This record gives sequence, structure tokens and C-alpha cells, in this order.
Amino acid sequence: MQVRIMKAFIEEIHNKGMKFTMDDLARRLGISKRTLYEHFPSKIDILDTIIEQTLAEFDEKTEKIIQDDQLSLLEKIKSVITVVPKYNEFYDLRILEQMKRFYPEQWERIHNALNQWDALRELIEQGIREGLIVERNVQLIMKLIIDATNSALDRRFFLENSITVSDALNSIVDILLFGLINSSPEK
Amino acid sequence: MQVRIMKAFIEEIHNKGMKFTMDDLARRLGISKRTLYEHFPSKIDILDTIIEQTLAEFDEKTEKIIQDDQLSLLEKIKSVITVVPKYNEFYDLRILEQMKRFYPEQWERIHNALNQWDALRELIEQGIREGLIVERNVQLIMKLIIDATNSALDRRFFLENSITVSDALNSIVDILLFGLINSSPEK
DNA sequence: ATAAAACTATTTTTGTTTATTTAGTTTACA
DNA sequence: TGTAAACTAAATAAACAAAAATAGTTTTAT
Repeated sequence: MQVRIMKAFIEEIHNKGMKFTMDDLARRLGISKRTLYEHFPSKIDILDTIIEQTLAEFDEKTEKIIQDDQLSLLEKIKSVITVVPKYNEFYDLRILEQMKRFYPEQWERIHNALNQWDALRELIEQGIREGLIVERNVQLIMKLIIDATNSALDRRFFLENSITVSDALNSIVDILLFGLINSSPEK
Repeated sequence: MQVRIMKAFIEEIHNKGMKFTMDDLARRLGISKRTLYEHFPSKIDILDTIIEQTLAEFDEKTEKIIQDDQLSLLEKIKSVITVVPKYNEFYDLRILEQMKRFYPEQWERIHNALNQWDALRELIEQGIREGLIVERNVQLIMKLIIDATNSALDRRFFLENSITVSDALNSIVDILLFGLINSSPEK
């Protein structure tokens, strides 16, 4: 039931943005507010739980990739960057902007998560040490990767150009890793 | 004198953000408001002139690069991306945020200029046709380049990491063009 | 137990008035 | 001719009150 509520919560966000009422949510779920409050003590609590779970799930996926001995460092870097969080429609620039206004604490938590990415930085540093990655300012590399992947949060852009988020992320990673220049000889 | 005023204008912005008075500006210049208004009819007019001139100068530099027969397509692309506008301290995220609030029209003009970049798109398209650039969605490539170069507007980041804007832009372009992966065999 | 609706205590929003700031002008004076 | 300072009209912000919306609770009925 908790999951049903969280899904409906995200559906509401998707339709009306961050500004919807608990009455809306109960109506969408076809349950009474009373029942709703049996499962979550407060509105913010639902939001916190969603954030908590998606970030945790994101970290798990990342950790699993890092621990996977089958993967080369390059594959690990590639995979880690292209991890897409559950409820990914939730991570949308438009939504985040509203969240910054109405739930600044929650926004900050997401913002930090999106701009830290320590696991990736360690992989990049390892990559540099091993000569896999070009030797440049790590902070700058991180900023570039983060900014590039964060542009995948601009759902409007992808909708307008009918590209899926996953396709976009894959393209972005390929370009970041191997560059825009065609190194292979012409066919 | 117009130039002196514009420079002082930018200095004021640099110190106090977009919110400074014409009295501040006159004081900084050591002239009276009366004299100030002899040279510019209004405050917005100074701002408009600065924007006008920097954008025009940016376009000129770009055009010169494109017309230069000495340069290969690759060199052209690289050069065009790394063009830095005059008064570049003016193009700073923090400032632009304030400009969006206090001078929305002017902000939009800059915003459009920063997010259009038709000259570059044509070079990229040519690059794809000629097989120089990887064959991917042009819009996505453009978005990636624009987002990446726009992160050079985040002056705080560069200050904190003591990187100059030019260095950063050069690094960014190199990475975008040739990728993070070291293609050359280890030394 | 659960839904539906009524209820309440807060928060948010909206509108209004007042006070402050400031762009642009005018005046006085060197 | 140009500075400094005073001035004004307009915009901006601050303060406040009234109104509306809504999170969370309670009641009623099934």
C-alpha cells in the first residue's frame, strides 16, 4: 500500500506539479484521507520516503556495479553514469524547481546527491591513475560529467526531440568517453 | 567615455550584483549624474549597449573563424566553441540569475544567444556530413556542447578550484571532442 | 475497518496601505 | 561647462490585514 501511495504521489506531481492536496491524492487512490494517514504520518513523510528509497536504490545499483569483478573499469564508469533511478520521471528540472520552492530541505538533499557522486569520482580517479582517463583536473571532469548527465533532467527537451532518457544518457556517455570526433577511419 | 561608463557599470555589477544605483555608478566614475546622463539616456540603455556590443563582438569573432580558409573544420569547431566574449566577467551565473529577475528582457536576449548558437550547429552538421563528427542526434550534441560550455559561466566553481575560464573552456572542448578515454598508448 | 464529510488550526495567498528607494530632472554654485 | 546637492515622480519593497486553501483530526454512518 505504501508503494501504491508513493506511485500515486508521483502521478500527482506529474500532472499538477508539486502543488496538489492530500484530498487530490486520496481521491486519486480512491481511499479516504483517514486511510491515507494510516499509512503515512504526513505529506512530507511520503516525499521523504520516495527520496530516501530512490537514492538508496541508486546507491545500491552503483555499488553493485563497482563490486562486479566481471566488469572492466571502463565498463564500470560507463554503467555507473548511466544508472537511472526508479521513479525517474520524478527527477525532472521543472519538478525540482518547484521542489526548491515548496520543500527546500528535500530539494537540497536531492541537489547534493546529484552534485556529489563520490562513487563516480573514485572511479575516475582510479581511471586517471591507471592511464585509462586523460590527465586533467578531476573537479573539472566531474563537473562536466555531472552537468552533462544532469541535462538529462530536462525532460521538456527530450520530449520535444522524442528521445528517451536512457537513449540520451547512453549517447551522452559515449560522447563524453570517446568524444565527438570520429576516430575510426571512414567506412 | 561611453566605454569608461560601461566598464564602471560592469565593475559595479561585479561588486554589488545587478542592484546598484546610478548614484553609485556616478560616484565610482567621479562624475555627476548630470554628466552621466549626457552620455546615456537611461540605465537600461547602458546595459543594452553592453549586451549589444559583446554579442556583436562574439558574432564577429565567430564569423572570422568560420571564414578563415587556413583552418580545418576541426580547428574551426574548436575555435568557435572557445570564443570568450569581451567583458566575460559579465557572463556569470550569479549575475544572470539576478538579471533574469530585474531585467527579464535583457536576460532573455542573452539566454537566447547562449542557447541558439546557429553558427556552431552548422559546423557540427557539416562535420557529421563529412564524417568528422560522430553520427548522432544533432540537437543532443548541441545541447551537450551548450550545457558544457555554459558551465563555464559558473564562476564560483572556477574560483574555488583556481582554474581560469579560458583553461576550463579549452579542457572542456578537448574532452568533448576527443573524449575522456586516453586513446594514445601508455607512455 | 473504511469512506465520506465536516471540522479546525495553520499556512499560504491575496490585496492594501505605507514607507523607502531610486531613475531621471532641475537648481545652485564654482 | 561640470559638480554637488536637492528634488520629484515612479517603482519597489515592507508591513499588515483579510481571505482562501489545505494538512491533519474527528465525527458519522456503513
